[in-house]
Amino acid sequence: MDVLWDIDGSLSANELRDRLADASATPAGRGTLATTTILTVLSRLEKKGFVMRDRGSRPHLYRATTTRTDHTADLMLEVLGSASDRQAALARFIGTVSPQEAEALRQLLGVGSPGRE
Amino acid sequence: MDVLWDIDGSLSANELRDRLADASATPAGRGTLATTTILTVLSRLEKKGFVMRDRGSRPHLYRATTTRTDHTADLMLEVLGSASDRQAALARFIGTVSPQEAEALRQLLGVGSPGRE
DNA sequence: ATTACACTTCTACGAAGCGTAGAAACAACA
DNA sequence: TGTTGTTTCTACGCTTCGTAGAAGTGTAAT
Repeated sequence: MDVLWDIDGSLSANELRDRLADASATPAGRGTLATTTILTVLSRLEKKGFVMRDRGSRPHLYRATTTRTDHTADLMLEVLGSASDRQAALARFIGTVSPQEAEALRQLLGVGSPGRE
Repeated sequence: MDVLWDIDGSLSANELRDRLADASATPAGRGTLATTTILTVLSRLEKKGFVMRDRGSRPHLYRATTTRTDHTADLMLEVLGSASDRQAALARFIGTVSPQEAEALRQLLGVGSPGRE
């Protein structure tokens, strides 16, 4: 569902529909979704704050409120927040990621204050 | 729902019911749940692999398959797995945790191979 | 202004999952 | 064998998701 939001800027329901059609064309092409379907989903996502819409332009323009990456990070944070012992959970977590990733983390943390980007 | 699994060993449906009664007594005491309710939930959790049950003993004994901590870590992993760019998501993530936690992570990673516990 | 058409909102339906629990099946002990 | 504790089956209401038709609304061309 959100798989759509990896794209960048804002686009209209129809543009989105087309992109989706493209995307799902390669695998099993589940027959283009109706535009209204897109709109409905978009509205629901908007209600949940995952999407912002510009009601100004004629075909309303939709845009993800966060990048997928940010969203992922947010989600992880949220999950972590539900832990009884954050520290322990974190420990477990980093104990599970691949060595390469651990290395990457080490570097990220080494830098000190990891700014934006 | 899983809030129950922070306890340790295995226990029967009724024991669990009682513990829950206790737990929710303090706040708003939503009136003890029926034993069957517990059983149902337990079964569903078992089906999803979150719980193991010992059918041998008379009152079946239930036990969480993972600790809450592990579960949290698993969840985070899962979320991370859904990222388009794991590395980026990780970066964002560690950029968001509190400084203390970052420090903790640094130490964990410094140690090298974080064994069990 | 009128009309046609694109776009949006409203409403809806089926599937799935959750919380809850009653009724019935079952097992074990007295 | 009856009684009681346990477990399974079945079910109902609620919410979310995926999907979309029907109807409303705004815009633009005529």
